[in-house]
Parts: sequence; structure tokens; C-alpha cells
Amino acid sequence: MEETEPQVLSKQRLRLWVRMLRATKLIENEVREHLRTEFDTTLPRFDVMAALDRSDEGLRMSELSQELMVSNGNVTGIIDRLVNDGLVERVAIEGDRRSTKVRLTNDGRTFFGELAASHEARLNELFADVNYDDAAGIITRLARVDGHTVDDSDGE
Amino acid sequence: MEETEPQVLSKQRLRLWVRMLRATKLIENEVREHLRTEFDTTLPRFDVMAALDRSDEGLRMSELSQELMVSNGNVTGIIDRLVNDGLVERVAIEGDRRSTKVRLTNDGRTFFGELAASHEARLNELFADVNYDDAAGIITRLARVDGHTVDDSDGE
DNA sequence: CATAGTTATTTTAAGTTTAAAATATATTGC
DNA sequence: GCAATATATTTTAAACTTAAAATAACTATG
Repeated sequence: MEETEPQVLSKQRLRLWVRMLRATKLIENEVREHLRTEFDTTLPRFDVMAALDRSDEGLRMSELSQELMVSNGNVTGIIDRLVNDGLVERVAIEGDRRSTKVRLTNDGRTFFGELAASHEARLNELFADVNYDDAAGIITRLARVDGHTVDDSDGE
Repeated sequence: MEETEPQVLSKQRLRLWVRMLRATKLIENEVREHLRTEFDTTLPRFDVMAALDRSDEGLRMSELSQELMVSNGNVTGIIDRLVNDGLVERVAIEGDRRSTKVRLTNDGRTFFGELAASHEARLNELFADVNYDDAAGIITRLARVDGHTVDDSDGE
């Protein structure tokens, strides 16, 4: 005995997607405003710095764009501006002159430290109505989502 | 007796947010590609048409931007292009010349019909590992998220 | 009915994003 | 070593996005 009404299931999945988009957009807008008003920075810049902060020796541009799931050329412009602001630096890679590693400067790491702490605090407010087990429930179920889409080679 | 480790809860909420972003971005990228390769259109255009399709007499620009949770000026450009493609039309509002309603043309409604069906089918594939109850579980929990953020006047 | 204030939209400037083309460097097969 | 191919990044053109400023039209008040 399997599904009696595949149409119902399909609609339910559509509802799920709309819900995911709505909840994400809502939080995202709040986070964006928080970063703008409190730190005069942007969400894309935050995302890039967060990825770099997670790595010690820095990342290649291609690693960065894969990690963030954005297009290749996109990262270039954001890094350019972060370099310009002195928050990020490009470091030559021994033996491959096509590529450079990109990493946070000391200033960048300090700045991102403040950002991250404040960001976590803000999220903690926004998710005030979601307790530990609620979060665990969503996390577990969402994990089921992203296994089915791309040929993701790195098992991060 | 309340929380023993608020720090742990805060971290959990941060993990939840990262998960939500990741899952959403993953699906979004797939949907974007689907719309591009199959219908030569974009996700923003789809979102606008979807909102218009849900209303019979059309929406004002401000209603549209609220519905989609994007900035005011953003919608202008997308509508301009959809009008240019003959999928959307602007209709004067009796008694208020500041504003016009925007609605799908017949062509637009037909085109969106195909889009929507194919979109639902694609989502159904992407969420293949999420059954009805999984979806219900996420939907319920995510609903708890977006009640706590904005001063949302319309109780949709 | 004129002025002040409000509301609805568009325009603007800067930044982000994508997909595709171009550039530069490595690697592989002769 | 040289040509062909592959890899890594940047550049480009078009679209999208935001926040803020500008424009236009409505509403209320005197």
C-alpha cells in the first residue's frame, strides 16, 4: 500500500517550498538590516568573511564560490571590495600562478569577530520562539532536502 | 527550572539558520536553472507572475513588493520587462492616479500556467526524500519562525 | 482653494548576481 | 618543447536588488 493521492503530496511539497522561502526571506531581511545599521556592511560580504573565517590558511576563489553556492565571477567583485577595505588579502599559491588564496587580514578577523557575535545574538532574538528541539527537528528534516539535489563532491 | 546552557541554544539557532540558508539556496539554484533552460525565464519573473496569478484583478506595485518582501523600486524593473514581453499589463485605477494595478495578460496567464505545472513537478522531484509528514513537520515549525520578526500588518 | 503633509511609484547610484566569453596558467600527448 | 586540452580566475553584459532621493498625486486643514 503506497500513496493514495500523489497530487496531494506534490502540493504539500510546494507548500513546504513556499514556507521555506518565506521564512528565509523574512530572517534574511532582518539580518541584512542589522548588518547595515550596526556595522555598515552587507550580507554578501558577511557570508564571504564567514567562509574565510572558518578556514585558517584561506580559500581559493573556486572553493569560495562552491562553498557559498554562488557563481564564479560573483565572488571576484566582493573580494575586490573587501581587499580594498583592508579586510581581506590575496596570497600567492606556490606552484600555481593561475590561482591565489584569499584570507582575512588581522583587521578582517577582528572585525568579523564582532560581526559574528552580534549576528548570533540577533539570530537568537529572531528565533526566540524556536526552542532547541524545534530547531533540531527542522535541521534533521532539512538535511533530508539537500541530499537529493546536486552532485556535491565535498561531503562537508 | 529553565535553560541550563543558553549558549548551547544560541548555537543551535545559528546552526538552524545556516541549514535553512543552505537548503533554500540549493533548491533555489536548481529551480533557477530549470526556469532558464526549460522556459528561458528567471526566478524573479516567476515570483512576480506567481503573485499576480493568485489575484484576479491584479495588484498595486506596493502590494506586490510587500507580498514578495522585496524593495519598492525592485518590482518596477521586473514589471517593465514583463510588460515589454506582453505578459503583464498596467491598468489605471479609478480615482487614484498615483497608482496603477498590474495584472497578467491572457498570454501571461497561459504562459504562467505551463510554468507553474512544470515548477511543481520539478519541486516534487527535488523533495523526493521528503514525505508528507516530514513536510508538515517543517511547515509547522517554520511557521513559528516568521511570527516573531516583523510588524506584519496583514495576517495572511 | 492654497499649503502642508502623506502616500505611491519611479529614478538613481552602488552593489550583487548570473551565465557566458575571455584570459592566463597548467598539464598532457606527441 | 609544442600543440591541444583542461583548469582557475576575471571580465563582460544584462538583470536583479537595495536604500535613498525625486516625482507625482492625494488628503486634510485653515
